[in-house]
Amino acid sequence: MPELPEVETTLRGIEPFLTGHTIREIVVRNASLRWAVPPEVHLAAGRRVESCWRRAKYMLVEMAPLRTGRHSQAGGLLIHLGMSGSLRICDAGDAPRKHDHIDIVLENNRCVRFNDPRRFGVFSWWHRPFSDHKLLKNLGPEPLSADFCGRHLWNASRGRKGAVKNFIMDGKIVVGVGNIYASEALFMAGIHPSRQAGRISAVRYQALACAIRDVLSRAIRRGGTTLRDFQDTDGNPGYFAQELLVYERAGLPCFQCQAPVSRKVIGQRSSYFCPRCQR
DNA sequence: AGACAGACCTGTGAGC
DNA sequence: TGCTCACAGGTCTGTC
Repeated sequence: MPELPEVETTLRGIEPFLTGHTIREIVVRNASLRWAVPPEVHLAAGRRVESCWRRAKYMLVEMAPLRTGRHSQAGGLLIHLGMSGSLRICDAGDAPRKHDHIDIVLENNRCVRFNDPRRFGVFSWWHRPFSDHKLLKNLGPEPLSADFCGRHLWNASRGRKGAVKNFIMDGKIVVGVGNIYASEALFMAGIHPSRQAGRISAVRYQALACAIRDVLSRAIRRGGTTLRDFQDTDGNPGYFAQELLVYERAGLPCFQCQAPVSRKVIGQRSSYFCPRCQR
């Protein structure tokens, strides 16, 4: 479900409820997510949240250091929404719904509740420095940061024979480009999703980098994309679905040339493109 | 190194 | 109504 704009929307929703507040306890109703929820998550109990931020699609909730200064406990919660996860704000006493696996309960009785039907999500703990974490250390640049550009894509793609769509969805190359926005960005840049990554010019990668930036930042402004079930922390949908140009539009006319949009499975994922506009 | 398939799960909608 | 099948927004792991 969530790609980078949906994760960013979720983070902005929980941040004001968590930062500066003290966590009373972590309630784990079902620990079997993608990996078993480790006992370290309970290190959060009794501690104040110092800050919340995002790296790729991982949300990091950093705890204020303990007065004892025990370095081994410096760090915080690591949350990934997987394919179907969401967080919502509620009261600690509210009855849990189906698939409400974990609560972050605050001392003020508010609660950030993690729901994930498919349980592909992650709820874990990171130790300082966060960049040493196994899941975070091999990640490529953030697409909205200054070190992401067409030159970076061009350099990284030399000699690569796989499809460009798989290439831009590879988190070691650039993070946060999921299945929806990969199709959208390639359409905007006029590049066929099956084209070999190593056979695209620097100029075209420049256009692609701009398209990735553009589509992700517009989607964040709209609160993400709701196709089936994405909700922000208040239960509202995202409004970017109305602006999608090709995703889930197979058979409908291309907005640029009117030719029917095609669907093709690339890297085991549905891909949408205009066979006339994208080469 | 990199390309690819398989794995993890539940829910939904289409077709019979 | 109920069965089966295809498909769904992610990404790690193992094999070649």
